[in-house]
Amino acid sequence: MNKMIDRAEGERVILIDGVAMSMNDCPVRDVLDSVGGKWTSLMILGLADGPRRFSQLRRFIPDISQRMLTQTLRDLQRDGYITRTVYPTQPPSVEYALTPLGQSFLALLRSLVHWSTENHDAIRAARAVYDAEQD
Amino acid sequence: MNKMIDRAEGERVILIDGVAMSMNDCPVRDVLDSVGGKWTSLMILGLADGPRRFSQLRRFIPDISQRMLTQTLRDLQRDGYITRTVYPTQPPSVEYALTPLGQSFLALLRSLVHWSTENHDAIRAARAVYDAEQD
DNA sequence: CCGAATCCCGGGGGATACTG
DNA sequence: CAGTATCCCCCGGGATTCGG
Repeated sequence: MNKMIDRAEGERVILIDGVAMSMNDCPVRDVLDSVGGKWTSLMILGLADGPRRFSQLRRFIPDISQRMLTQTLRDLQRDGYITRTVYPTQPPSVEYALTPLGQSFLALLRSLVHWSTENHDAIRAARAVYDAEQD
Repeated sequence: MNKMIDRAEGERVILIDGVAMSMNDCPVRDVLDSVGGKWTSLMILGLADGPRRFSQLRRFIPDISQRMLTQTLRDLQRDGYITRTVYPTQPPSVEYALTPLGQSFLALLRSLVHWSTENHDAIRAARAVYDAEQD
């Protein structure tokens, strides 16, 4: 049951299944900002099988630029999804791995991947119908 | 088990849990583009309890602009998540409702909402630690 | 090998005003 | 009531170059 209520001074809250969701400080917003990024989800999937090095991830996602690879990893690290370990070899190597939080999120991501492949045809079909109606 | 393979002419494919995911025509990308929008998820949640009219949705999400409300609804309609029904009354009223596809997606969204509230504290904590380390 | 710094562009999205 | 139509701004993200 969803509902919109007003609490204190101008603080707006939406109730979703009984859970209060502030507009200013929304948990879902945080997660959506992560999952919504262009590369974040793919990055987590790339770490699904275990720790990977920078260059390995780069080969795994050939279309990503170095800049976005670094930034995406930083963002995920900041939010606690992955760890970053530096090995002082020569040349240096850096290893990224999922945290328990990241692995937990991976499960969610897997169900999203599954749903997407499952319903992709329906979406494409609906899109075709809609575009055809637009004369 | 994830793996990157090359198929025909320059077509790159990533295998995720045995499912081939093209970079050019990725099912997950379509869904992520929807779920990643600033208002789409909230909109679907706003229709969770049944059909709603334009102005009802507007009151439900006070922070959204008319422009984005319209556009978000159009996008969701185009991808087959919701339907749009016009009643020729005076003044006209328009009703939006989830399709079976939309309801199916709602289930996924609910688990995402649940996960977010469940792990919000962990994310915030990780973020605080990371920011503190950055001297 | 693993980045940081800089430059730059497109488009998502806000504010406002107007219509049937 | 349920939308269009403009204008404008910000920033996500690409390309490129330089450094430890």
